[in-house]
This record gives sequence, C-alpha cells and structure tokens, in this order.
Amino acid sequence: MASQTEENYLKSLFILANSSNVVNLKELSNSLNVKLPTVNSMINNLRKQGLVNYEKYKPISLTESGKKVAAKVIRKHRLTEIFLVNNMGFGWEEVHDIAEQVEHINSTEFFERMDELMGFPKFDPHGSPIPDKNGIVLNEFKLRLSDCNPGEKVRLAALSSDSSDFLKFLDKNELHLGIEIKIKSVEPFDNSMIVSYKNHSSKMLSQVVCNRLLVEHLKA
Amino acid sequence: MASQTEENYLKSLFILANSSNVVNLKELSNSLNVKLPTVNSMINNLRKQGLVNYEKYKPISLTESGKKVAAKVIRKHRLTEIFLVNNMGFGWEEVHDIAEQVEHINSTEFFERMDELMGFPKFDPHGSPIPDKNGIVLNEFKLRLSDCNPGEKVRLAALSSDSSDFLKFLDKNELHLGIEIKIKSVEPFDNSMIVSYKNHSSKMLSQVVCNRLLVEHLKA
DNA sequence: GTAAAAACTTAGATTGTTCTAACAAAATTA
DNA sequence: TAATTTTGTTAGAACAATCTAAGTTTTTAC
Repeated sequence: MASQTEENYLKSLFILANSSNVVNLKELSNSLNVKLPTVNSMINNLRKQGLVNYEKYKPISLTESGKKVAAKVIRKHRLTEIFLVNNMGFGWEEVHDIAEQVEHINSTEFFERMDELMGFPKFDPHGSPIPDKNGIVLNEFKLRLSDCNPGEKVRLAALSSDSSDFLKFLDKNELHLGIEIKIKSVEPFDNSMIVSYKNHSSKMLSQVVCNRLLVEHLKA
Repeated sequence: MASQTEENYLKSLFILANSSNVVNLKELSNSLNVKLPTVNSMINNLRKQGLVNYEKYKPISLTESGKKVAAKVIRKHRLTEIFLVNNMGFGWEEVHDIAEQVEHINSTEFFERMDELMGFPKFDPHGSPIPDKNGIVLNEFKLRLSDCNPGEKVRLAALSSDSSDFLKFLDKNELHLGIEIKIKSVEPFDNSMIVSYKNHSSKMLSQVVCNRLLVEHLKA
C-alpha cells in the first residue's frame, strides 16, 4: 500500500494533470512544497512501483494503476468534505485541512458508510465530482471563467481550488455555486474581468480568481 | 507537536499505567509490537522532550505533560469510537481500527464538533471514560471481575480491551454493559469463573476474559 | 545560433523509526 | 549464593523522506 507521502504525490499529479496538459517536476515541487531533488527521487520510486510514467527530462504522467490510487484518495477527500459540511455543520471554507488528513485513513467501510449516510452524492461542496469506488471519475468541469468571452452568460459550476482564503473571498462576494454570471468585459492589461451577477451589476474579478471559477455555458 | 509514533508510545504508556502499577520497556515493546532497542531509543527521545521519566533499568512513567498529550489522544480515540457507533451505525467491534487512525488527526474543531453532536458523552462504547478537553480523566473503573469472590454480585461497567475478537465473544455470549453478574465459583486450577447472568445460569468464563471485564459491586 | 535562464540530475548528508547482533545488568530460581 | 533467565543497553545498519550544493540538460530569448 502507498504511504501517505506517496498518496499525496499521486493526488497532486492527478489534480495537476486535470488543469495543465503536461506536468513536470517543477510544478509538482511547487504544489507539494518540496524541493526538486526530493520530487525527482520520489518520482523514480513511484515509477519503479508502476504508478507513474517517467523518463529523464520528460513530463510525468500517471499509469492506469497510479490513476486508480489517486482517484481513491480524491474520493476519500471529497466524501469527507461533504460529510463535514452536510453532517457535521462545518462551513465549506473550514473543511479542507481536516479532509487532507482524513483522506489517508485506510478503511473502505468508513467511507462507504459516509457515502451511504449522505445518499451517494456526486459532487463535493466545491462542485468537484466524486470518483466512484473503483476510481472512475465523471468528466471534470474544464471550462474556466477566464477562458470565456465578453457577452457570454455562464453558470458557476465548480471551483478548482478549495483553499480557505479563496472560499472566504467567494462568500464575501456572494459568489455561490449555481449563480449566473454575465461577462461584461475583459481588461487586456491584467486579464481581469468585469462581470455582473445577482445584485452586483459591475464587479471586477482578477485573473487569479477567474482561473479558479469553473463554469458551464448557459444555453440562452 | 508529537509525531503519530510518539503519540502511540504515550498512549500505550498511559493505558499500561492504568492496568499494571509499573511499566517497563518489555511491556511497551509487547504492546506496541516493536523490538526492545527501538523502544529504548524512543523512550530516551521522549525523556529528552520532558514527556516521560526514565532512568536506566528503572520503570517508565509519564510526566504531567506526557500525561496530557496521552489523554488528548485517548480522548480523540474514544470520541471517535462513540461517534462511529452512535452517529454512523457501526457495531462496537468494528470501530477500533478506524479510531486508531482518526485519533491522530490534528483538528480541535473536528473533535469538539463530534463531542457537541453527541451531547458531550462521558463514556465510550466499551464503558471507558472520555478525558475532557484539558486531558483530565475521570476515575477509571479499576475492579476486574477476576478480582471478585464467589457469592458477590456485580454490574458489568466497562471493558479493558476493545479488540474486535473480544467484543464479538461478548456479543455471542450476551455479555453487555450494565448486566448483573453473580459469581458462583472460581476454579483454582486455571482461575476461570462460573457465573450466572440474564438467562445464563452457569456460564464458565476464562481468566483471560475475567481480567478484561471491569465491574462495580452492587450494594445489595 | 549562442548566451542566459529554467528545469533537471547526481551526490552526499540529515532525521525519524525501525531492525539485528552482541553484550551487560537485574531478577529469579534452584 | 551461583547459575540461569529475563530485561535492558550499545553499536551499527537500513529505509523513507527530506535537504543543500554542485553540475548538466533543455528551453527561452536575444
């Protein structure tokens, strides 16, 4: 069985692969807050275990079995997050750090029971899909608000970050999952967007924020 | 902060101190399934941190701050066990292994919330008292069934083991917390007891079992 | 198409937790 | 009390996960 550390590397690889097309050691190093040589040696270790594909100086990818392990960890993380929100009364900005720890608990029954108690939810509190028992993930939402154009109307469907600061920012600005957003203009200088939603008629959102808001086009 | 490994050493010390009067390296070694030299070096490490008192060839004891750390881990373990039984529908024999992992989660709010949701229980499903937030433990039940004499009547108040096999044995024999037990006789050869309870009029219990059943005398 | 910057690799050290082997002290037993 | 057994100690090694320092390859920019 993969150690907690190994699970964290696989999880990061899975998530990074879903946002950028190729993943290299530097990105992993940044996302895990670990120095390059450490990542290098761990990736070689994971390669020997058949969990990642890696050749010197080439990008890293997960093998099928690596994906399965990663998806299971992500499943446990997301189930925990909804459980904390729905069944234990936590706010969505409070659950990430706890879920980071609970995701490594080794007990199928524990997570199956959570899943059951919540009625088999399909998405976590941040709109991310929950992989099933076998590690199969529904399509991730891939369209970022920052990829949309002026004039378009979208619905906020999910988030690509669940950091506490980001979630607090969303709460403060009444940006909740499901709201409709209209893109008024894009500032070419810093790629910030002017949008309208709910009772906000002209709100500026920085590129950093727009990158993390995952949306669906409204057929209208 | 103490590592998971260190927490496990402190927890074992706390529990062993509550059953035998003095604790030595060998006992710890057995209870943690770790070789003697390993225990030796870890105890020296804990001594340097001011968590245990230890001198060469002498028994080991927890310092006040060591006790506090241990009690907090035990609090988290026991809160988790009741939560799993009361709020998640697990059987009492299923919860130990999960609680062994959850007890190391570092989040005050997580355990406070559990405590609150359950209405601040005082005992876990095996009858063991739950230390409070400050690590203060109510009196542990100390009287073992094996310390009682023929003719006495007692109430089963708690258990000094929560291994899954032991709990299954109790279920199978209808030995539940709260039942009244009358001691009919003690076999001097193997210290087994003949007892009666509920609809069992003459049941033999081995010494191994009697040692783990914690009882209160009935004032009758 | 070089020169500079960024990304990667290798070597070697450190820390935590574990082990085995060999020896030493303390406790038990005869 | 002397011999034996049990318990504890020391030394030295191993493995996982991390680091720094120094050098190498690839990519980017001029």
